[in-house]
Amino acid sequence: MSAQPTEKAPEANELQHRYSAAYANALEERWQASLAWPNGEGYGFRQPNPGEAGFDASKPKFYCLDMFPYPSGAGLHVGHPEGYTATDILCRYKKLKGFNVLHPMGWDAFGLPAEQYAIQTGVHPEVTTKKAIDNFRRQLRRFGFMYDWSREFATIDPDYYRWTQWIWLQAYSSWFDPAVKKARRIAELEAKFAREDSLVTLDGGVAKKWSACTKREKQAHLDTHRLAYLGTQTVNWCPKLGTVLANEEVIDGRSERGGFPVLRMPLKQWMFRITAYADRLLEDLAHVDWPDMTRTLQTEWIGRSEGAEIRFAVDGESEPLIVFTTRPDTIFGATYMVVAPEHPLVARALARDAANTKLAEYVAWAKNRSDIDRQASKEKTGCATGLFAVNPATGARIPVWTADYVLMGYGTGAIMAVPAHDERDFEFAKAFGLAIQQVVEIDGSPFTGDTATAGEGRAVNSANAATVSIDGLSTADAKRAVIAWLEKSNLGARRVNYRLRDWLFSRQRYWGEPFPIVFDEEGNHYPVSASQLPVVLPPLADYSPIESDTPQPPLAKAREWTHTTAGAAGVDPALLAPDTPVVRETNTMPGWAGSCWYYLRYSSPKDASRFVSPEAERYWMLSRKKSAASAGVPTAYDPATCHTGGVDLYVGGSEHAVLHCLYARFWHKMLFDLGHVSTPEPFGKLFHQGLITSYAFQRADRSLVPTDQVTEVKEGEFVETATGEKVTQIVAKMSKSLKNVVNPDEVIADYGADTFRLYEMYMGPLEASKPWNTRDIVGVFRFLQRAWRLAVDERTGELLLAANADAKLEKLLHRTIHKVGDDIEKLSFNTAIAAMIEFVNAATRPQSMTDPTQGGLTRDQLAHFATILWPFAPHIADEIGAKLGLSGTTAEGVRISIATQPWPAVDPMKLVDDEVEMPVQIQGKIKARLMVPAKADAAAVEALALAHADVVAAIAGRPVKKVVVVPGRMVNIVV
RNA sequence: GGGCCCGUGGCGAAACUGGCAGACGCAGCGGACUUAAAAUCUGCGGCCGCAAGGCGUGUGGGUUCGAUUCCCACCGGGCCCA
Repeated sequence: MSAQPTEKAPEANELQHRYSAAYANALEERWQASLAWPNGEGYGFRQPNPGEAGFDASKPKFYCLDMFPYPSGAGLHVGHPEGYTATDILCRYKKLKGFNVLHPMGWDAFGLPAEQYAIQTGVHPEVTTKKAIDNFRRQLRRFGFMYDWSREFATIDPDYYRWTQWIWLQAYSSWFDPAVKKARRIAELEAKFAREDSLVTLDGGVAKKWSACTKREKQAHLDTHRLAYLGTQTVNWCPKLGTVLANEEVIDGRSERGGFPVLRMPLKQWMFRITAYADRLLEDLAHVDWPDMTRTLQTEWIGRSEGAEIRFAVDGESEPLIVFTTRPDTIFGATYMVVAPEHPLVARALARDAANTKLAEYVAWAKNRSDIDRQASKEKTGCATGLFAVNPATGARIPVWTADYVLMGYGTGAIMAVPAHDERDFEFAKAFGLAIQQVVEIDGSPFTGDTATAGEGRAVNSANAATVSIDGLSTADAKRAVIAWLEKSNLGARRVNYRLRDWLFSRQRYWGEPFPIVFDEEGNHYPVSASQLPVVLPPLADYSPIESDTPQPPLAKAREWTHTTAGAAGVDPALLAPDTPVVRETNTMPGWAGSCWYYLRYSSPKDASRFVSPEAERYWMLSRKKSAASAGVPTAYDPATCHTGGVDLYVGGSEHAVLHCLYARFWHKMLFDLGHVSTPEPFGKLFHQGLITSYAFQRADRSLVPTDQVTEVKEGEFVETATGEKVTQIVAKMSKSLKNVVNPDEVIADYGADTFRLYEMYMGPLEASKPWNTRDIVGVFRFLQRAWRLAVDERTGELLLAANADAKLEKLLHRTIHKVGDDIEKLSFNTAIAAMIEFVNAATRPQSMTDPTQGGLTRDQLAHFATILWPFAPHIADEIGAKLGLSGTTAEGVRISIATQPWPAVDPMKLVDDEVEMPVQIQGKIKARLMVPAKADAAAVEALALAHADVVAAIAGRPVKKVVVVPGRMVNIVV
């Protein structure tokens, strides 16, 4: 028996408190459990609303929102926690800065993948979706994100979609009044018609006095004004798949999946009149704090263009052919017309000349081509209709053609072709031998007849004494002159056109919100009363689509549910007698619906009587302009002192920049007009985090090789394992097929959540796309280890503290606090972390940890450092905080964390130096370095520089021409 | 085809408003500690050159006392629209 084992034992235990992966995981899980709310809501901040217990009205508010995830069965991707970590850091920081912080999380849970899974397995999507949600929630909590989980909800919760349906009913019951550019209740329109006994134009073109209309006619006319209305749209119906396909899913008239025939057919569907809001959606983009790129995208998507509508008489036709053009000044150059194959004029041409088989064949062929195919193909196709129109300016008879490069959905589905000045018209004219007439002369690009000249210039060959003459006018003046003439002669008018179409809101799907609407036997529609919502989605035995020549949504299978009575469906008895048999709408709402207003519901997610509580909505959504003189909480929107409002910071991927953000803005503006919300915009500030990519490998022929089939033979050199062929490392999206997907659960197991958070924030700027590199993670892990070792004795777990503050370190700490705070506000987390690493390195080095009872920092210094680290790596910070008495459980049993601490104050005196080093350049090259007092003026610095021995030597007696002194920066001497 | 964005060491990146290019991290090389290794601490590190020095932010030009930063053209990559 020797003494050796007992000597060895303490050595083995020596590093019991080393910050290892296991130690990190254990302490993180302990903090997540001990800070959990007692009612099972989990680790997080509960932020009370105004009027609730614990609400502090003296604090400013900060509403920070992440785009909520679609919970897929695969679990979280490393891309999700990128934005979520960023907002968690910012929200924790704001909390320390004394804000009331709203930071909620929820689930965007209706959608296709769950439905497709249900088709395969027969399991109700609700079951699989809820399972996926539970997994996502578990993963998000493990990251230590301090969401207010008491506000969590999913878009599939009937308590939530009840109000989605309610908002849709608001749109259904409203119209857009162009006189005030606002939505108003349809009842007001009805009252207006009745009061003024207006002359209304009914379907079919008959005009009637309101009082002379039947009830049906009145209803039908009101229906044409609703913001949510039944409209007819051409869809891609695939009978075999039993579903409507998006344009991208159709290739050459067949379904991309399966290659089944696709029919383009008109279908009556619910639409949103978003085009009514085009101008307001455009104008308000100027007032939101959004990335320029996103605003540009939305502007282009709306696609406002100013021009004219021109009516061309057609030989033998009573109705004129109406075109929209942005270049009315080129009317003298219009040598032919083109109409879309779907244009009614084509049908009439065929009716008139049944022998024109060429035209019939062309139309049949073109109709089934998707819009994308039609625009992508370079080759121009078309066919003359045999009709002729009259150019109202020249009086010339010009042929009317049909071609698939003209789309029925844009403008009027017809164009006047000016081949000399439009590229596509030019190619078409060349292909079919049509006349080309120059009418604009552009400086610097003379018209040669070889190519179209498309810019602005001066009108030529554009005079007709009998009609209008614009020769010599600039394009802008010529446009005005032509429009004035068109209006005077009743041939057309100034017109604004949009690329934006009304929003098709019906889907032939199961897993979505049902529409709260029913149809009687004549096909008239009636809303379900708001008090009878929600219309709950019925379960089905079989979720597969119905094979049919006419679109049949899966809900049509729920016959007992669809065939009911007005009373059972909840229709107001004043509208329809309760025993009337009715059929429910079987289409459902698209995936966008739930995400159009979720940010509002978070303000008061439990309100059972309203879609939001007005006080809560006002508190969280309304904000003063920074420039506003008045302070305090605003009680109503006032454009003079409030900004367009909405969420203070909305973070999410740029893939949602156009559609989601545009649709939500549209709903929000509608709700604003109707008085349901207090701000004109939903998202005051928007930020897009960059994509996290991964490495992948490429053969010489640019084909990709899965990561697990590649071996690194030496530093930066890779070969395909099977063949030994050299492959190059490239950056690619993470994908299952490339085997380069990173699983967050595994990274946490290897390093802990704090390291994961730090790594994702340290990779680079938040907005940049950047490659995941597992090898780099250890860098930030070592930083946390070093920080831990700086504070804690690894053998005992006891604090290590310095008795006296090192003056240089104290100064550096203040600079670090200052920089970290600044950088967090700029969302520049990578540089904030770099600053903290520098601080820890500086605090570690002078000590070299030779005296195990002494730390590098005093108690105060360590407390301040733990506080600034807390937003980034909250668990380790709270663990250190507990040893300092900042966090943990108080003697009274109250759980506290660094969350209750203030952000450390910075002493401005510690941010400035007495002396600064300044480089001295001669002809822009550094020749000497100079220590000068920080407050030295330019003349003194110049004198010091010119006296410096190295400078004198470098000048070598040449005459000094000029000396530039930038105080505190550098000196440049020109000789 | 049009529009927008981006090109900085072997890699991820930093650099305020035109003012010391490469902070910080990874990888690499060396030293200390150790019987050894790991861990830790510590040093070096754009390129060429023994050095003095020269050259360097995709390429070529321009503006400026001074350019990664501003302007023009080109090359390469990405995104959006067509």
